Amino acid sequence: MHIVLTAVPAGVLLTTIPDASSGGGSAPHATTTIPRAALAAEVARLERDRPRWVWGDTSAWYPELLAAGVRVERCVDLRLCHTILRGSQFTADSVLARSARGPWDSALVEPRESRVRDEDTLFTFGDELSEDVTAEPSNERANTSQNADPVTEFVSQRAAVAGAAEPGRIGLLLAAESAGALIASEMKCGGLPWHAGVHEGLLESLLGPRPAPGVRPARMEALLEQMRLALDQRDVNPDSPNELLRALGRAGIHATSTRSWELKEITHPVIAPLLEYKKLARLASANGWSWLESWVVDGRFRPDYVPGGAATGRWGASGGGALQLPKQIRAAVVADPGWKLVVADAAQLEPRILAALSADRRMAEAGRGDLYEGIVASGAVATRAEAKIAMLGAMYGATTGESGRLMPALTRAFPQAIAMVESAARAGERGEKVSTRLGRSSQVPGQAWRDIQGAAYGEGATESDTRRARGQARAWGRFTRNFIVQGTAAEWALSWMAGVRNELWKLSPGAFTERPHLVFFLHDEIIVHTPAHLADSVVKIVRESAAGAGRLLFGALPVDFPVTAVVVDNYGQAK
DNA sequence: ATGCATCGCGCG
DNA sequence: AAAGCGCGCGATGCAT
Repeated sequence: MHIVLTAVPAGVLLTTIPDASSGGGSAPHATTTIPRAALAAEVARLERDRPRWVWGDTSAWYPELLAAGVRVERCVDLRLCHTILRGSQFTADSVLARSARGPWDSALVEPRESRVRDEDTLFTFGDELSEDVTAEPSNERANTSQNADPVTEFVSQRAAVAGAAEPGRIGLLLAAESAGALIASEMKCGGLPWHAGVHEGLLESLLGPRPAPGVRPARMEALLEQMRLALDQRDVNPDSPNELLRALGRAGIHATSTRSWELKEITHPVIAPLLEYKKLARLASANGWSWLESWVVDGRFRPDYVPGGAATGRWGASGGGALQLPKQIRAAVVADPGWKLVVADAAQLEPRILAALSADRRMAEAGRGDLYEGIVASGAVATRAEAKIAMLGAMYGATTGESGRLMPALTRAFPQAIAMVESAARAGERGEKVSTRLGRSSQVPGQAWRDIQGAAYGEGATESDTRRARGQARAWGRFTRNFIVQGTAAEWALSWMAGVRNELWKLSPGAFTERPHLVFFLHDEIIVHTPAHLADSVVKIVRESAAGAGRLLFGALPVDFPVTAVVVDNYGQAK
């Protein structure tokens, strides 16, 4: 049973739609209207029948339910599902995908419209998108909720899934994406436990005492003095790349940029203090005292997680750089007294995904234990380090350097897996879409991309036109090559996390934040905050759910998805 | 003052 | 000029 929530002037309209409904979107549905203030209690009451809640946007409905202590088991997030169905090759013939852009095509799917500016922009969006974007640059999200009837949209989505090339897979993807939306709201509600005192202690030991606003921390000031001596210049501003480059030049160091990896290659007494300064400057500005004040409230870090935020289906986040927490400060993530953190990550996830996606049995075999050791044992490469670099090259499309050099050997050892990514790359170079295992498809390149390709074959095309077009085509090919792997890994991770969520809920009674619950997710890694006595059970759940996710996506295919899981008091103790 | 692009670097 | 994938954010510096 589905219950659709619609915001109406009188409050909330609840529309019940039975599962058995065979097509026919015109069949009458049972409806009731309640005041908004009564919503949480009504949802809690109806939740006993385990309906699937259908709403336009989880982030608009669910936080108020959670705040009222109401957790729901499952939902359909129409906005996220619409985005998938609209782009998927599996549902390309559906009415939903073929109709004109509407209110469900939210601003979220074209967040980088402003980047559409000049001819060498790679990641512009498809024709129909960019047209509408330029035609109506105002915020479309604002009128979305008013114009769109969720019941109509839900019926349209069900029809699209029913008529899909792979209804089982696309249905699974929609369920996983929606579960992810629930988890994103729940993670924000629960919050990542953050110990301000530990964080301040780390800052103080690395940077020195907290300085007045606008003043350099003592440790950075001392390093700057060393740099002045090494350069024999009084006036050095390491915070401006331009000025720093000029100062280095005056001292005879002719770098092309001030990137750390380039500076590391240079032998000069200024380099060591400079690199250390840059490291500390980064810490101070990105995760220093002001970060702590802005983002940690009542011992919790609560960023906004953005399901489907990346083109590949990975999550994004906004606020506090949630997905970039430097390892330097992870020790400040501390479990509450009597609680533990279970930190779990999927080992070598992306290469395993590639093995499963391509059904490459030899690569699956290599992944019985440590995948990279297995690749060494297969004879393809000599060392574990080489195996890692070679696999990265295969998934990212490296053509040069050590990675590119190892590719032929890898191709000989695992022809089926490599053929899969090569084929995705070729499709991208032709400007075609590619799809993940469950049916999330890549966007097609924008008009600027096509113009450049066209120009390379038109009359009077110069050699530079051709070279540019080829370079651009290959760049898009690297994107689509990686898309199928990264995107399928994201689907696996969603399934994993959804399984973990379901099982955690069964472990103990009580309010959401009194039970073991997910507090962090980072592409292939999760953190569960749990009462200490349940930690071992959580570890078991995390492992079993990983195996379950593998079966869900790939059936009986013999690809392992091992998880490294540790029970710790703080995040710094993991890895 | 405010907006925007660029650099650089954190994460997977 | 060419480029191994996907992100978010802060500082700087130029443009409006």
